[in-house]
Amino acid sequence: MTYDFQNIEKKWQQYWKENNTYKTNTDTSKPKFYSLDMFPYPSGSGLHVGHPLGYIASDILSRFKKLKGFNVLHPMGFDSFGLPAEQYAIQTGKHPALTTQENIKRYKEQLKNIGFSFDWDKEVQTSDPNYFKWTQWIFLKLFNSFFDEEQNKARPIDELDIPKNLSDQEKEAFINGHRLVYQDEIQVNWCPALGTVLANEEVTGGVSERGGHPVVRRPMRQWVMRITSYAERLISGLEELDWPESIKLSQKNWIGKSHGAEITFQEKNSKEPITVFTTRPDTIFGVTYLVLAPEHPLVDKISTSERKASIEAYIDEASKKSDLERAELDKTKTGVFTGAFAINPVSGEEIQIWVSDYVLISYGTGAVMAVPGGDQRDFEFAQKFNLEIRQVITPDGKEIEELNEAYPGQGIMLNSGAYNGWKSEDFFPKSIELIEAAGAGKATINYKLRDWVFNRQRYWGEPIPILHTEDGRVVAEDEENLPLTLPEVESYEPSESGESPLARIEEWVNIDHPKYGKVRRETNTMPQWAGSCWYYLRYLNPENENLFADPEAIKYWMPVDVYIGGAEHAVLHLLYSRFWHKVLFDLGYVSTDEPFQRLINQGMIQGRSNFVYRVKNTNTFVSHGLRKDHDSIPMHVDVNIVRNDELDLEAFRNWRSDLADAEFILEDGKYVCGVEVEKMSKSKYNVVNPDKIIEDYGADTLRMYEMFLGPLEQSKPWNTNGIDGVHKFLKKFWSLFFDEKGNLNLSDEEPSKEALKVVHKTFKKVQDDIERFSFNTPVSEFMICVNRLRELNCNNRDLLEKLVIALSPFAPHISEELWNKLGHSESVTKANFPQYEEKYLQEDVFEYPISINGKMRTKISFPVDMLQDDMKPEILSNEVVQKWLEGKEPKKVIIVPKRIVNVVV
RNA sequence: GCGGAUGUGGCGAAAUUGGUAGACGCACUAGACUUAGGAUCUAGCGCCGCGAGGCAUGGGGGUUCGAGUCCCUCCAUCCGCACCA
Repeated sequence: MTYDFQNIEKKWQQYWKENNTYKTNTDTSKPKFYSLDMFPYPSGSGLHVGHPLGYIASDILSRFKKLKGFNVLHPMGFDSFGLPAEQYAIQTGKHPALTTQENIKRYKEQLKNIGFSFDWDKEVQTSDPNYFKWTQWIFLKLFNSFFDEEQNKARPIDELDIPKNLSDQEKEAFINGHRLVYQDEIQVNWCPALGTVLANEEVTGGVSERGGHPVVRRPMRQWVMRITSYAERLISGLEELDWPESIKLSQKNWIGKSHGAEITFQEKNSKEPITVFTTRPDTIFGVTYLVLAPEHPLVDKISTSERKASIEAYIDEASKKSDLERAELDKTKTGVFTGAFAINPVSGEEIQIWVSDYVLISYGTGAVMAVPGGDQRDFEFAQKFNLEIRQVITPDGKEIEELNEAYPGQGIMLNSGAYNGWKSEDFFPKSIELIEAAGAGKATINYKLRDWVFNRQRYWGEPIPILHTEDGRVVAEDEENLPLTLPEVESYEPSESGESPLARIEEWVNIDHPKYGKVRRETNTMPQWAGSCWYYLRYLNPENENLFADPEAIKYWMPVDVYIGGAEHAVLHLLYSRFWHKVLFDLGYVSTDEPFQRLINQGMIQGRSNFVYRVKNTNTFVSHGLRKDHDSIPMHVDVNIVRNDELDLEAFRNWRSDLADAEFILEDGKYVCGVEVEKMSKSKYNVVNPDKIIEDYGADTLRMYEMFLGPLEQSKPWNTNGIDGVHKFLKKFWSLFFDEKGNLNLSDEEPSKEALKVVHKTFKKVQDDIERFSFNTPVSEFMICVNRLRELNCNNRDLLEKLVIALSPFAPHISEELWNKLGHSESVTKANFPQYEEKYLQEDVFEYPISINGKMRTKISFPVDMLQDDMKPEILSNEVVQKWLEGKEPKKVIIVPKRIVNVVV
């Protein structure tokens, strides 16, 4: 009886669906396990073979935990708001909701073919009004909260202490100035090509992360989330999480905490205070000038009249530069002198004030005290403009002659008045004392993290549920009016002024509100990240109409035990959702401070491209090994017509019409293709579709092979070449159960000791491996086990039955079929994972490797009960060892029980 | 520049606390069986050497009875961040 995977898989997928096999059990007496995947954005091109890698791992883990007696929550959903569907709508006029639904349908089919144990009753889609109702609701919670610095947590805005004697307008402004979501006129990353504002996180190297379009800076009215209030907690919260160190570090670096001091200098004429941030107050005596960012508000006030023109020209030039250009031009420093002077509050010295774009308005105070002797940037600037470079810290307290670069390290003070000869580490706290004594500042902590620009001028996103009243107030839409849904629009294009397409829909924007009268709706929508900030909470209770999730369910299921997804979300999604979660925690809506206890980053699956080599100006193709003999150009060839790097010539001729008459120069009768690892993409013809693999080999083979490919965390190229090995394993496994005629051929006789040992060892290994998130080694373990059982001719019913259970997380379809054939009426998912027994793993005799002076020499067998730590050299009386020792008395015998004996002579 | 990760046969990889390096699989070689296959089975397969044996985990050094694993140093590749004061 052959292993008919196609019918078996179809049959069981049907069975699971009909019997609700994967319905989440909420029996709260059992321990819970919440296994979460990063849900996909349903793109138009469907899944390729790399996408399900993490899902397969989490599915194995979920199924394993279920067999171990846990209630498992293993949901799936779709991050269905986003740019590609909107771009497509702009091009075709097709409503993004339709495109999205079609894509989701395709994704679900593909996912179902792989045999995941997702509970589809828990599915969420972020663009579903029943879902984004609660995204809007959470937005309003943030809008109606403020951050209490003293208690270090968010609180309802009605509890905010409002200063007395404020006019109504001032009161309003005060409250708005404390909300966790607020409006601000700020410099934003405007992307003309996408027609929207992007978060700093979405801009890399001056271009948009998606699409690589140029981004410029421009002031606009924006909705902003006060994530900076949580900077400290977002750092400290990382400590208790089982996350990869690299991700924790990325988040820490992103938040960018630095200890230092704020120091206020005074401008000489206007007496304007200029506050700078520095991490090195100990270099206060080395300050030889100040620098303001071009956007700094004081630039205009303090610059002298004769310098105004050149300064304005400089500022104008700087503002035209995009971040990209600023970064590109980083080689030489530019700047202008304002003509103004400042007084060093500690030394009393008078120093020049300059403007330069190497100082960023967005970090610290937008002004720096320049210490050219201790900071490389200041050094370069001072060199270029002939400003004084004063050494205040050197390794030995003596001036370095011929200073070619700044000395940023620690050392001994010099040129610092009364403090010469101090160690810089000791002077650091003293310098802060001096600054405080001068009433010019204090020690502070500064963060790189900036508040999160939380809106996009786009159609396909959650509408922001805010109303602008006629008298200029900004008020929240009533909760009972949520969800606020998207109106139909004629055009999905954003307007040139940067307003969203919603702004054109008059009847949607201008409404007569029962509570606030004539109001104008906010026309911005939320950014792509909004929906994914909290989806893991909605999974607990997606049907709930009264709350985003049931508090009891939250208490039971949270936190997420294992969250598997790509490392590309290290700082974006994972920081935002932690922020929202902490706000919800402060407001009492969730039971944990952190959402994701354990995080695992699966590696990327790269493509493995194949190449053919066309001899120039011909339709002849030369095999890889012979290409040097000809003048040839490489050409991508579809990996689906290549097997083990050998080209299928017929298929190649049929691939494209222009290749129908292709000729080949073969080596050893074969056409061998070249290979290169690249990103998987259509244009490189290296996309491998899981549907095709499933058709040829089955979902069980796909699942096991994806795991077998290598460690989950590691990035690796997809290579279909090795898949036969895994497929062969499943065939062998299948054949263990049947005789030649296809009848079940099992015995109830006592299995051999050897068979018991092999199988129980497999149970132990597989269990231990899964628990340490190693999914590739169990596959090997199963292979060893099955090969061994075949050698031993073992067909013991009990052992094989248990093996079916152990294999079921990896290969659920074949396991169900065999389980059923073994006479069980219930699904194998209801079974218990087989417990290994120590007694079968023990050996009677242990074959010890003996090494002499660290070199492996021979082996010797001991009864297991002799294996003690205090084994004496006498045991080496064995002839074999004596021969190696040449009769010498060993000096020392080192015995590692169950491992090795090392003899030192 | 700063930070992180990785480096083991022809290839993907194993080696959980330092203890027989290369398990398992692919590819390859030889053989068996044939209803001639993209099937199945058996054996071989790190390198040098006829052999005993020697050499091998990116290079060099160290600790140890013993190092892929720990320490120092250099090199290569990949991935983040990047005028953050």
